[in-house]
Amino acid sequence: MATAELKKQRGRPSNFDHDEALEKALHVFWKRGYEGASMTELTKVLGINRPSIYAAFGNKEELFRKALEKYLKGPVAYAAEAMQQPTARLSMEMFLTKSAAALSSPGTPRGCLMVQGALSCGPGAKLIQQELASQRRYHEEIIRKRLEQAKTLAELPQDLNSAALAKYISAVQQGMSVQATSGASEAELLSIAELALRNWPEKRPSS
Amino acid sequence: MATAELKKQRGRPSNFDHDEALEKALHVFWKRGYEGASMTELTKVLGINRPSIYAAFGNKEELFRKALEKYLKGPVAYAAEAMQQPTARLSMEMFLTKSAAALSSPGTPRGCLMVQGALSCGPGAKLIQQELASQRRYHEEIIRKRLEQAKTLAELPQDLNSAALAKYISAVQQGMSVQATSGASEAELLSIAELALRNWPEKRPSS
DNA sequence: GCATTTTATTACCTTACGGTATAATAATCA
DNA sequence: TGATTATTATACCGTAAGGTAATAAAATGC
Repeated sequence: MATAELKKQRGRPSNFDHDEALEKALHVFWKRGYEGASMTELTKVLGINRPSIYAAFGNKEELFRKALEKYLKGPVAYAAEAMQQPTARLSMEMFLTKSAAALSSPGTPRGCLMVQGALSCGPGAKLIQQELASQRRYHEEIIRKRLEQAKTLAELPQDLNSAALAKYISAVQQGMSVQATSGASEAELLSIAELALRNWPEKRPSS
Repeated sequence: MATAELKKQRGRPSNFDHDEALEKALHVFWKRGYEGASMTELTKVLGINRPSIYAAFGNKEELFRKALEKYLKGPVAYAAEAMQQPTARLSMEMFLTKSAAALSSPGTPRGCLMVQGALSCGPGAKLIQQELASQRRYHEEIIRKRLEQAKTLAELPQDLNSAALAKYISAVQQGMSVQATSGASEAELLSIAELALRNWPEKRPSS
């Protein structure tokens, strides 16, 4: 896989970089939401004509899904990485701290695509809405699993409700997303994160 | 003001109740968001013809603003009421507890209009987006003031950062809104609220 | 009764939406 | 050079968006 396939392509060469275009599309969807992003704006930002976009990415929905994929693998990759910290406590700290930075990063739109991409919408965006909800659930789930793991390792008390705690952490992060959308600074988001973790459950001796 | 003005009106009488119609419009906006709610759907749900809606409420934006007003005075009135509890702690508890109930109430759309009404949007909804952000800030502000009040009454420590704590409480409630939108039950929302308040700042003797 | 006022109804306007047919262009293959 | 292939560019499609003109209908005032 390291040796690039250099077989010359047959037809007229593409004028744009596929990945760059997807990155730009991601930024538009991120800022506007799925419904709020029009194909006209997308063509202007990507600098690609409409038929070329459709040829390269399918339709608006597929373009969004591919942009979302890029989003999950890029700006949101820290979430899964955070779960690999040596303790659950550190994992949660890193998750919320990196969230604060990502949600207010100067080079990207504010907030979280999974939250503001299609929180409520018309009938035509229902599938996207479901996809985003599913992704939010997935991230809540990896948090829950990290907490469960900490329970088996006796880092956290056995009677801890890890599902509830994971929901709480997720909710805080999603609330931070809303705050970021309306302009909260990284420092403000960080102080939310800090307050959210003050009540970390102490380990009590099991039985 | 108690004696109803019964002066007969001159023209053809209205076929619909103004306030009922506004309530229905509120539910559509609440479920769909500002952009996701089409005038066509609104006419169908309200059971009123298009020109009658425009005559009664102005245009789509004004209709939304009036529906939002009704929302703030109705389903969200608990927020301001909660701030009148005898202690700040009780105020915050009541705020989040009532939020859990309101955000998952069976008779209304799930989630919060202030959050999902226009979190991200196209250029045409920018003013509504700003209005909703402003309302969220307002609610954060009444929380902050309640905390400040508790500081002057020595219920809370003098060095407490009430702005940060208010932001945290707001973020939790907004996160609960997101969770509610994707189907969280009242019990699940309540457990988020409970976890959020575990870390309530203890009073330390001042100076 | 008749004029007046207000609403309801029908039909329509302009604009923007997502999506495409068609043809021109630029490369490789033979 | 010519045939082939894939991507550009222009122009357009049908539909739905928000909003309105024009007219019919139902009440009051005289």
